[in-house]
Amino acid sequence: MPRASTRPTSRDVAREAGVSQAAVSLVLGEKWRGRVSEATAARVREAARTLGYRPNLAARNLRLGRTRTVLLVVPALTTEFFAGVYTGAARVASRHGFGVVLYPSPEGIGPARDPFASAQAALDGVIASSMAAEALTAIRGDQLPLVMLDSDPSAPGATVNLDIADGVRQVAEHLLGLGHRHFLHLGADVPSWTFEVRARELETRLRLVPGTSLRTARSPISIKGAEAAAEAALTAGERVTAVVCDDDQLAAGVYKAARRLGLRVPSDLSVTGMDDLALATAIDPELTTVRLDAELFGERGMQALLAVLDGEEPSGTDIPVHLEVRGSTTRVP
Amino acid sequence: MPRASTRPTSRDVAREAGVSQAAVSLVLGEKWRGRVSEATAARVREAARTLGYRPNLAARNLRLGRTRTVLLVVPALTTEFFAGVYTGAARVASRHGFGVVLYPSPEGIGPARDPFASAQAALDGVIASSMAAEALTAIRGDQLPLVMLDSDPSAPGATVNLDIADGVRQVAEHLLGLGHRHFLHLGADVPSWTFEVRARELETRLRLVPGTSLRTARSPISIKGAEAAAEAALTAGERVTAVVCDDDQLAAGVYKAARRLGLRVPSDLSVTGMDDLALATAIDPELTTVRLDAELFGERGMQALLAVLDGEEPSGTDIPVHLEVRGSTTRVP
DNA sequence: AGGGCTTAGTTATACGTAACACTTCGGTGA
DNA sequence: TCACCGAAGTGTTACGTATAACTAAGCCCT
Repeated sequence: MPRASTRPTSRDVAREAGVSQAAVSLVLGEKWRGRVSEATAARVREAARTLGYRPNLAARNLRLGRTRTVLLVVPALTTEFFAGVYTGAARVASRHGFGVVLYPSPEGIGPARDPFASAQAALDGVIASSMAAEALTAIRGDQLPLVMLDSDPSAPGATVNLDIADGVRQVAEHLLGLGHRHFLHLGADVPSWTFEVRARELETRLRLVPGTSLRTARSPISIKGAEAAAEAALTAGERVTAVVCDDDQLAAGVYKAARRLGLRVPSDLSVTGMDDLALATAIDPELTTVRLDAELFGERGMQALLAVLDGEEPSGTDIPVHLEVRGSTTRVP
Repeated sequence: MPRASTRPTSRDVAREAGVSQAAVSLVLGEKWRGRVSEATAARVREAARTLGYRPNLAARNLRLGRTRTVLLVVPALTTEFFAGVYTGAARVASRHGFGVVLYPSPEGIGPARDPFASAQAALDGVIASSMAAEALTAIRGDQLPLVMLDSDPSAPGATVNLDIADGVRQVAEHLLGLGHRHFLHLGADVPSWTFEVRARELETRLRLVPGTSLRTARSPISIKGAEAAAEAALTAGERVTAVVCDDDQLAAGVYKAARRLGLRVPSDLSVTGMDDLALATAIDPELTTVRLDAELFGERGMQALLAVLDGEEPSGTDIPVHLEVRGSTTRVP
């Protein structure tokens, strides 16, 4: 069979430089200290340059049994939050000679239970962010080193989490401090640990204060969906003075519902979000929300995975978050 | 040397099933019609299942000389536009047994000129979206099949484009029809073909109408940046009645600047965007903008790349776009 | 009866790299 | 003088897969 590709191989470089293929491998792999003379090394590098040689990664991966590539699985790319996670993860990975492949787990494309079919690259490990349980088990079935972000820490494997519960605590105390007692929680319509935490923590915090009420509505994570859900929830039932949203996009939907209902934010209705997306400062008034440091999150996730790959035990501290108080919350009238 | 990985290989499956490794490869590769009996095939599949066999992709890629993986290079992930592009591309790829690896070309991570160092996977081809010229030449240097999205069609290689010029034409005619004559163009501060087209087309269209004026300001693509640039541009110089923005995020910044300056949108100032992000309907009033079909864009890009990989000549039609007229534009007073 | 065809496999090999084991050679201390 | 050593390489092999080339049996047809 003739050579499939026309790309030069290390053997071509060897022939050009008048050395053996092994020497080329040594020189280009930076393993040549005391094994190859400086002059020969220079000749090899020169030959590689003139031929435009690039090592065949499939061959290298096969030989080494590892790829220095990890997969970052994210639920979607519809907000810049995961862009930040990727950026942080890629920065750390790059420092350690690793590459990051991004797999946005889609609805409707292929079997979502099998990221590996889609991201054909051979992988050394996986970081899965905010994934549902069934996706995680599919990944674990593959026995790849795995770090989970924003997921139930009681699950097997390493996890790295934002301190979401503390963020919700800050929101609750902020609103309680402004005199609010009657709350609507607009939650995400997605079965995910990270959203369960929000609901649980908010409930817990409000229960500590006598005379508070809490209703709950659920919505798909989109502005339009949140608008409908919020409109329904705000018209039905007793009056609320504050809406706590699981996500900034949901809060943007609440703004629109409020406008439709003739409620003014914040004088009639205080609203809070979570994430601190660009959206949060685009809308008027600017949104009081919990800022999550997505890049730091990605960095920590990658550090944890690299630790696992080195056989270490990753240390699991939660990443602090903090409330950005802006114009969407005010003292209850 | 002992086996590096403990994962079962096709040889392990062969031993378990009592056949040769070749038979395993034939059966699992669905190439066994008339070469292996149904009974043996069933035995092989059973053995693979019990051992949890998954083929080593590095070995397969090396053997076949191709990876069925393509790289999608996007400039950033800070809007959901590229999520749509990815989704469309991945959908088409999946139908053809290809995987898509996403490379968000970052500022500050590694050498941005070399996506291949970061996405370590071996690749069959590249789709590059809205990339600057120098990045493109770096990719071409690698002699991988390449399709460029939203890029200068006069460059070598295949391109797939949105009909941005027609979108700008629709914006111009819409605003001219509402009586506007004095325009501000808020352009993106990024050297990219796609933004040059906007500027050129707007200028061309307005020049056709006597008595029009056009000023230009530039801003980084962010709400905060656009706010500052728009505020400066709106206070300096003569009065404008319409602001045409290269991007919805810029338009959101214009809203904020207008609010600061006491100008009301749309009664004092009409504003248009481009992309139709979620942001466009989150802000008040909802933004008149050009809707770009990101998913279709991604699909067409992938189709073009697959055509190139099959040795065909991809056909290059522009993808139509259309203006969504909403509340941010009105008749000039 | 035997050549040819079909079925059901097996054997052998190559993909390109990294690294172990080996060789060659000039110097060097005892 | 000679065994030994380090420097500077080379020869060879293995990673796991897919497939071309081969084999061996069974059957049909003339």
